[in-house]
Amino acid sequence: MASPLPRDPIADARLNWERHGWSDVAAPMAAITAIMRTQQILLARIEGVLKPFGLTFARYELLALLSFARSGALPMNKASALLQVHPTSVTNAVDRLQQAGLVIRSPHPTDGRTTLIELTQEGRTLAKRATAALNSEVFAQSGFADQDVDQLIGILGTFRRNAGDFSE
Amino acid sequence: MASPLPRDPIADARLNWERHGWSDVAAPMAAITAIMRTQQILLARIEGVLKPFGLTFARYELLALLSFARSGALPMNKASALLQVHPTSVTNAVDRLQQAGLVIRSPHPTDGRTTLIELTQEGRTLAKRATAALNSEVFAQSGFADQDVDQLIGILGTFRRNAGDFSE
DNA sequence: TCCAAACCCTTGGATGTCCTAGTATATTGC
DNA sequence: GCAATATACTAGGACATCCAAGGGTTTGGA
Repeated sequence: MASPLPRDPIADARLNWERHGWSDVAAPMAAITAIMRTQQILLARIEGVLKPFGLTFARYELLALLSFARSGALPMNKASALLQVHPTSVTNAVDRLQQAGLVIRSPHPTDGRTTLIELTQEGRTLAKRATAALNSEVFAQSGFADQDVDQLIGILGTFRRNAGDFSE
Repeated sequence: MASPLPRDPIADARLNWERHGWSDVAAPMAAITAIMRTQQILLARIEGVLKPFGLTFARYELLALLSFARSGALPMNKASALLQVHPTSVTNAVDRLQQAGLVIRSPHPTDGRTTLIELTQEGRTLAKRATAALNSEVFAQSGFADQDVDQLIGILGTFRRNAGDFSE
């Protein structure tokens, strides 16, 4: 770990924005930059916990998604939509998960274009163990106060809806 | 743009967590997942605005950092620390910025190990124009209410301090 | 003084993301 | 019924990030 900086670099950036006459957008700039940095910190923690399982966050997300599908299988385009990532990213993740024996590709029964991703028994077991690890080592010690968690869910939920993630 | 999903996938994930008996960590899981997704949305917007300038976010951040240094130059290790990215990422960004004529590498006057990154006149001009574009097209229309911006800055600032980003 | 440890940057490799293009299959419209 | 359009997945390329390792430079203690 790098040693802490003496000053908050984002607060400094905000001051620079204000000094240059961009005070009207200095606060949103700081908030957005803070989101970028927070994501980076959280991702590093998550990947650290998943590494012993031979998983990355991208692969874990797919595994977890499949484990919640009653049938344990999903079309690739559905997975792409739910995970909100590009189809090629799903192809990439499935390639590696399949190579590790955690999922298998199978043809869709009625649509010849579609490929189903199916969890193997091994994949299901690993998903369970990885989730337990994330729950205890990341989510249970998130570093956010309970009330802040609620604030974040509300603020970011509104943002995502306005950004067109979902309509509900 | 993908069409909006009928339901919020993160809210669904939270329900799945609760159904599986992980209610105690369902909320932090949702908050962290929302941060990951929000970062993805914001990064896409930023990269979209920067693309016409031939810049990526990583390169822009470095350019902006240099433009705020009075001398217009910084040691690479300093840039790495302030941007909170791995030294190799800075090497990569500098390679490309240098190739584009926006920065130049110069030897440190007293420490032979250190390389200074220096903004060219062209680089300084481009940084100004790119910042103006980000200010008007992203930060001024962030999609966050003013009070939410303040909430985010506070919550994420506390988180980053606790995570060891800075000590102040 | 001198050598080992610390530090700085770069190279090479692995992973993930996106974009563009291409192939195959479905669906739609005339 | 057949051509045009839409949809699903994959291949190849550009970028960014990290880690591990290597070569050059400085520093500090014996």
